[in-house]
Amino acid sequence: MSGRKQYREVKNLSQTQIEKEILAYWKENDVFAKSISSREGKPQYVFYEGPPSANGLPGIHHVLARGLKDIFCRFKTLQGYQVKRKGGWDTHGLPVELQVEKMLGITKKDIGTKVSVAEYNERCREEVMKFKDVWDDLTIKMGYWVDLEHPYITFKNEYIETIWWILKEFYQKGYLYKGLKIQPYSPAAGTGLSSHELNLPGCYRDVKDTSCVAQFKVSPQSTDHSSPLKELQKEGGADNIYFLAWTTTPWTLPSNTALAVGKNIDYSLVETFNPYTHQQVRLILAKELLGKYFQEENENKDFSSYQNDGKNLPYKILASFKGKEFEGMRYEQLLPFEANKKENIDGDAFRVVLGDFVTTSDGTGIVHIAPSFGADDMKVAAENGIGTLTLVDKEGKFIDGVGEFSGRYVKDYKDDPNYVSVDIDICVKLKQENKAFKIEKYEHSYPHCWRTDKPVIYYPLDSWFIKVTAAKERMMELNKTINWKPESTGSGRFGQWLENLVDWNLSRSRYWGTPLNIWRTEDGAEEICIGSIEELNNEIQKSIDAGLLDKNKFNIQHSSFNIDLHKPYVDEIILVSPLGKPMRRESDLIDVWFDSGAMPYAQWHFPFENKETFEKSFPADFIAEGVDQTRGWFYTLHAIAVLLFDSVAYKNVVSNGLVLDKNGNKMSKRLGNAVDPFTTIEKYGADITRWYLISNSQPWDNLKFDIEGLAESGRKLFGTLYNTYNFFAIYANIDGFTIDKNNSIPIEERSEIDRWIISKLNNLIKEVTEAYEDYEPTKAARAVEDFVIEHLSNWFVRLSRRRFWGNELSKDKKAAFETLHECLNVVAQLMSPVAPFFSDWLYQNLNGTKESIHLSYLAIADLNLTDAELEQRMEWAQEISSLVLSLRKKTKIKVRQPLQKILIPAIDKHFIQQIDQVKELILSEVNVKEIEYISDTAGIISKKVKPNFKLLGKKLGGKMKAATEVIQELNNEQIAQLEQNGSLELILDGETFNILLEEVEIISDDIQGWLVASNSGITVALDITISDQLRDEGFAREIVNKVQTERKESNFEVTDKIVLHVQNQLVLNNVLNRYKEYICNETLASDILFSGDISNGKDFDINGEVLNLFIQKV
RNA sequence: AGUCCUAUAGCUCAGUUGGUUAGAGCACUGCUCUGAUAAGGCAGGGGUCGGCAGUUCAAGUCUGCCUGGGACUACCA
Repeated sequence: MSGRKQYREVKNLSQTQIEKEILAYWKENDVFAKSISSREGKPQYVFYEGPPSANGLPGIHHVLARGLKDIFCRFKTLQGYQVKRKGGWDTHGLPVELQVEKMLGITKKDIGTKVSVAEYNERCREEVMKFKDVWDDLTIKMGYWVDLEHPYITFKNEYIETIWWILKEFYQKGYLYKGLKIQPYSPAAGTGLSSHELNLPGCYRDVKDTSCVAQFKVSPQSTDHSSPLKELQKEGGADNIYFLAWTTTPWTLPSNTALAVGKNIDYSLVETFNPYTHQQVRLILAKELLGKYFQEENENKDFSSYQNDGKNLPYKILASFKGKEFEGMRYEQLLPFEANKKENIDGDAFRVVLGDFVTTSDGTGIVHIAPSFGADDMKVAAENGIGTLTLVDKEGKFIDGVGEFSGRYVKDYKDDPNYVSVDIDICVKLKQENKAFKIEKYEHSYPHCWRTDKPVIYYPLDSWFIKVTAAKERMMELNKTINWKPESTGSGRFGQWLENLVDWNLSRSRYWGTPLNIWRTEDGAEEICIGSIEELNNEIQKSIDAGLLDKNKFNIQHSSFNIDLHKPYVDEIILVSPLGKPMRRESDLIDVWFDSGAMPYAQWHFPFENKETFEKSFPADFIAEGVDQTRGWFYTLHAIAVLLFDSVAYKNVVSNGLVLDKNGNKMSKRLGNAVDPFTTIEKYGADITRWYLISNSQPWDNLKFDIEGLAESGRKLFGTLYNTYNFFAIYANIDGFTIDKNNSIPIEERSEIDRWIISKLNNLIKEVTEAYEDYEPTKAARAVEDFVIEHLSNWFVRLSRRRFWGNELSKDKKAAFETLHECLNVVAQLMSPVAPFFSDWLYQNLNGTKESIHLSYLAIADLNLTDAELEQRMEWAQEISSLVLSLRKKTKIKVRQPLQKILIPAIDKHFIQQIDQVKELILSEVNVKEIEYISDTAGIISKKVKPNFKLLGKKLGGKMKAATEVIQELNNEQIAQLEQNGSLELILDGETFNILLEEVEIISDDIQGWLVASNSGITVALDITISDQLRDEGFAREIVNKVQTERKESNFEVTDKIVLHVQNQLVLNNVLNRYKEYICNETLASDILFSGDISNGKDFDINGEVLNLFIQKV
């Protein structure tokens, strides 16, 4: 063939090569920027990029998460929306700090001494962008389109300024407050721990602690008239009645200030012995928990039988009470010391209070309350006006005035080899003093400091909070308007979280982060919240004027940005209060999650700049991150938006699951099962990786990543598509066909199979568009895959091949080209969000253009071109073909052997009409001459009846089972009757029922004397008589096949002409002569030459006959 | 400990409002087709639908409990 090739032909598919080409093309033509600028003025689709942190390397799960983001942004662009995507970097926070500390070989304590804060933060600033290039590289190579050139960076002054503005808004609305909260605290590290730190893997550990059931003695003075124990105290003396309370932290017992009981819990007063002192005692504990401490057979046993061995305690239930009866009762302090004298405690301590958190699942049903060391304790004590006792200092040791325990560490915080457990010593003391009822080791899960490995304690710390609880209802309400994918994450996980909302603790005592913008006088009486740099500069000026700041150092021009808003510089700024007192900045930094949650505003430096841009891009239409962000970014975005603007921050959110290894284990560097995204992309290509990640399982399900699956995706979808395109290109080039949309053959004039695939294609457009719009990328990808492999390649192209082979560009051939082109073109569009490289390559090749597919507009489904009947009959054609092929297989008659006819039982005229329209396709597919429809008039068709369970089940109810049996055994006569009358009477258990024709399905499943196959209600019989003529035709086809195979093996071009040299053969000479024209046509032979002896021939087996043949290229 | 997700063939996954032979792809075996195919077709083996109860004429599907896997949350004394 001569002439320029219109369509590019490629010998071997190399996905990575394609991607390199396309990447270069995108870069050269600035296609990403164009995909935005070309949509100027169009409706916006707003996407927020959740900022990654560049201090670690990206993993394969980032390809999933970012691929997911990319899909919907590209899809919306295809639909004509303008989709701006600003990249971003999360730069503050603990991970960076730790990395720097490790690098410098220091700990937190050394900051400010061995290393200055300024230097430390400078290192953080560098370190946090350490892998930015690697991230950018991945972003580019995986084809994730996001603006890398103008990202928002959370450590920038502009970013911080917006955060300050938000905080000031909150401050002015009264949402910002300082309070004492019980927080996880690591005495060994000397620092409070964030919940994030507490949830680092391995922090919660099962440990064995000494647990203690302590006896709190009911105060003898508590004999007032209201006491429920009044009568008993009188009888047995008021001296030996105790509340039993259990704790796993005996060191908190000296700090006890109250006991809590459950209002509706049943309690018993039990008389028994103390197992250590063997004194007779009377104890109060939850009735339900008696079994934990006593054996039932010892109830009411003679007290004199007690062996003073602490075993088999005899006991007697004296009385029962409800918890609420105890409210307000007093008890004697368990461990009185100098430091915890009652006078030192605010409020009315050592009382019984009610607590709704009290349960009977553990302990005694009575909870020891140490307000300083437990959040619930603090809360319930505060509600009852009972103060705190903090007998432990920040180093984790008892303060002075706690007797023999003073100065001792409550846990072994110093790795002291001679450390003696305070818990045990306290228990021993209690035992001796008849104050302990049961001491034992108890295994439970307890948090540990991730850095020191030491147990965390809960400790009262000063903190700044955002009062998110004030907007709790509104947050829940607005959450209901958000479209969550999957839904359960929104209603379940996120919804539950909102229901149990507590105020957001903003404070972090770290160094590298956004400083809290509040300055206070030392006594806390005056304070100011700074909301902008301008305001700060004004205040600095006042302070300079007041002589508190050195004007040479702080003489700053208004609205200039030359102060670094980080520590230590902000802390050098001392402001002046209205009363003229110095105000210093509260030393805390804020939670880094606030940084990322503020990105909708801070990325635009709102409200200082870009007001309009911000307004157009809030709230987001779409965000996506891992499900682990539910309580992270998803929450902080939502909380800030609701508090600030009474709005959602995003309308649609997709939370993806984890990427696990092929065995379902979490990927980690430590286990060595992590998959490197670069290696994967290098080997298989980004498209195949993306396609696999999306099509293999729903993004919100966890994905078991198996490299074998990638290979399969590549082979199946991409291989098939590539071959389909190449097939098109080869023949289009041979015929010099060029697509011309203005001069194409109208669809209605195209052949049955063309109209069928066009119908399928339009339904596909509809389905895929809806799936993307519904944020169901997996459905979209699978639908495309199914269309390409099953319908386009395996049916349309396979059955249409012959149409592409003729000599000239006939009308039908042109239609075939146009149809195939259309299908490939649309498929490229539909797959382009997931596979942006290959689709662009395909699209450009198909259209002979240099215009990217990502600038094109998505085809819209034309439902006028869909035809359900056509699709139905094609399905039947496929079904019938499949049945015939299965019959051939049974009889071992190969497909190349033509057969005379197939029989199909059919009464329904519509069915016959339908099949007639696809008859030619069936006949050529199965190599049979004709189809004969037979009715049952001859009585050779046997039928079966299957009940329609849905209809009959409702009608018959309990009789359904019996009816099924009767119906399935109906004889031909009865069936005929049913068909004629439209109904039939059945007798079930003596009752008569009328079943209707539409309530059953009648299937013809056998034709007497024929070989039949049936499925899905269609039955086919095959005539297997091979006449002489059919046999000869079979020879001819066999010869053609052998010649074609030989041509192929000899590497002839598809268009090469040949001459066949044949050695005379008794049987086949006839065949060759009779079918000469057919054989020559098929094999592009100009002639068949016979001779008695050909020297260079080769023997071929033609259905048992040997043919010596030589193929000569001419 | 709580909340949520999840369990279907050796592997990866479908399975609509409950309706009767539980499907597909991969892998395996045999046969077959092919001038686009690292393909396709036909057939075969392979399932107690995690377990136990319950609702129902009917349960992979609905309900409860239990078990395994996972995520998140957590001071349960």
